[in-house]
Amino acid sequence: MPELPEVETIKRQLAKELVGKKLGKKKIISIDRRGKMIFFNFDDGSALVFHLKLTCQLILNQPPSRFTRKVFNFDDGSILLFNDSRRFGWYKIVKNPVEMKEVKGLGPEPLNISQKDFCRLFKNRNKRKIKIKTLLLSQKFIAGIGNIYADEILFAAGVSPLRPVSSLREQEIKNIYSQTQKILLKAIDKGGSSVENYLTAKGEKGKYSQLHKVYQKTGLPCWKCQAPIKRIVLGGRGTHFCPVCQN
DNA sequence: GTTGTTACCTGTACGC
DNA sequence: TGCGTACAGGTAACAA
Repeated sequence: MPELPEVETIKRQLAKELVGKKLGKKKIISIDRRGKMIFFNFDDGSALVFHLKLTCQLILNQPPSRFTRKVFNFDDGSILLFNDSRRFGWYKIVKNPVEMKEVKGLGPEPLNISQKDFCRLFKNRNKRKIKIKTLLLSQKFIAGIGNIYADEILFAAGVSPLRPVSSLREQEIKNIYSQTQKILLKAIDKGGSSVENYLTAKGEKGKYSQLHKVYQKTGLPCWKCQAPIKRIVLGGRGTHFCPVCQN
């Protein structure tokens, strides 16, 4: 399922191929990402916006599959497929993308925020009982982190997903910040994680899934201490962690 | 206002 | 072989 690193990978590939080309009478002047959404910005100020949700793919110049919901044809003959097996994803053309409610409700980008500001986000919520994993998944709190990377970040930081936010010490918050940076950048470098059917715009699989330490590793020995990785359901989501290393 | 739960949707894996 | 069922999860809507 595409999260920040997967969406960023797709965005970079699409930008390289499609910026400057025309879709209908509109020219694409840039392609951006915000949270898990991709924006094709047109020369008239409007934008074509995509949210890939769980199972969407944006694939360049390949034949349609049975999951192809839409084919975008560009002026130079390039073809972009919008594939989605579970029909959760969406795309729409908006006149003013900055004003979209989906954009206005987003928290800061995890790769564009300083450690100081990240810690401040937590201080604003220091009386809250909400669990750290639930908070990391909240797009209003911080944009782009999903179930895979929330589990991986908390493992790397040695923090239990069940910890109430109010119980976190400053050093632990700083650790979560630095692991978030490290893991997201590494995952982008690897082209994201291929779980289920994620593919890049070139139709390639992401390689970061080979580096997962806890996600979907239930029962396997912990990478650090050999204790079996535990799986629980938290907020309706599968949550994987090491009960020994993560406190 | 905050936090937790459910519905949406359908391919895949599994058991019988 | 074929059927039924559980499971996966981003987000919005709803409940507590």
